[in-house]
Amino acid sequence: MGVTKTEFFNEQQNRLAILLKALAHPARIAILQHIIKQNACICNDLVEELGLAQATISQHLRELKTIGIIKGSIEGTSICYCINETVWQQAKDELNNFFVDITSVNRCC
Amino acid sequence: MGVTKTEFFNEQQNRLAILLKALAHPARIAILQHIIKQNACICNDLVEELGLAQATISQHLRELKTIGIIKGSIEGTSICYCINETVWQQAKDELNNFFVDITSVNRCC
DNA sequence: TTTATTAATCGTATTATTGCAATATAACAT
DNA sequence: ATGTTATATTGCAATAATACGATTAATAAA
Repeated sequence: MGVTKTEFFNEQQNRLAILLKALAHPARIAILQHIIKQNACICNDLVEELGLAQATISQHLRELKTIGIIKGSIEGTSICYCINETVWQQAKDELNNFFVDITSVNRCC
Repeated sequence: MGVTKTEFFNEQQNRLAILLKALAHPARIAILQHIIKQNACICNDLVEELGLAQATISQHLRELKTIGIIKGSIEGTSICYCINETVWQQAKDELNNFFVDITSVNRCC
């Protein structure tokens, strides 16, 4: 039904899924990579860089803002976006915890 | 329009987005965690464990199989699923590459 | 004040995803 | 052969996501 049954899963699973979903789009990956490369950037840079419409870029920025991985500060008429290092580190840790070492255990295939 | 403009992005970005999207659901995270914990499992285990319908679990398993992160081997009437360690390691590496260290750079916020 | 610039939001069309009942398939058991 | 068990697939309904034009809001520049 397009609607995830979050009540069937624990908090960690739901939290991780939300994080992954927020990152799971090439435009949002490109946005994050561009911000990291340039240290910061404004919406219009991304419109030119990625070739998507301004409304679309703005929507992707909002999704990244929602999970807190980026933050923006007003700078004249534009808004300067940069990485929220705390959340970035948390995301990194959470993913590392998920990707535990699975070598040397018995399996069927 | 519900359709991602993959041609706007590079291969690495699209590949990473596909990986993240495949993982971006609490049921699929739970499935992977269960497989890791038990070393392997069959579909019916997951149906009981997660509480979702058999058709739904089967669908999630297929998505994980599509990106290759799990593989199944026929074992009588059931199919034994386990982690594909090679792909798991690749996913881990790809995510680690993305989550580069971003500390100590200038930013606007 | 008027105009330009920049970004957010709204509305809408289109496609994707989620979930499940029903059915199909395939191997084993009797 | 027939029934049982386990999984995959199909078809469908409901919701979510993607993209963009149009509009709005807010600041800067003239």
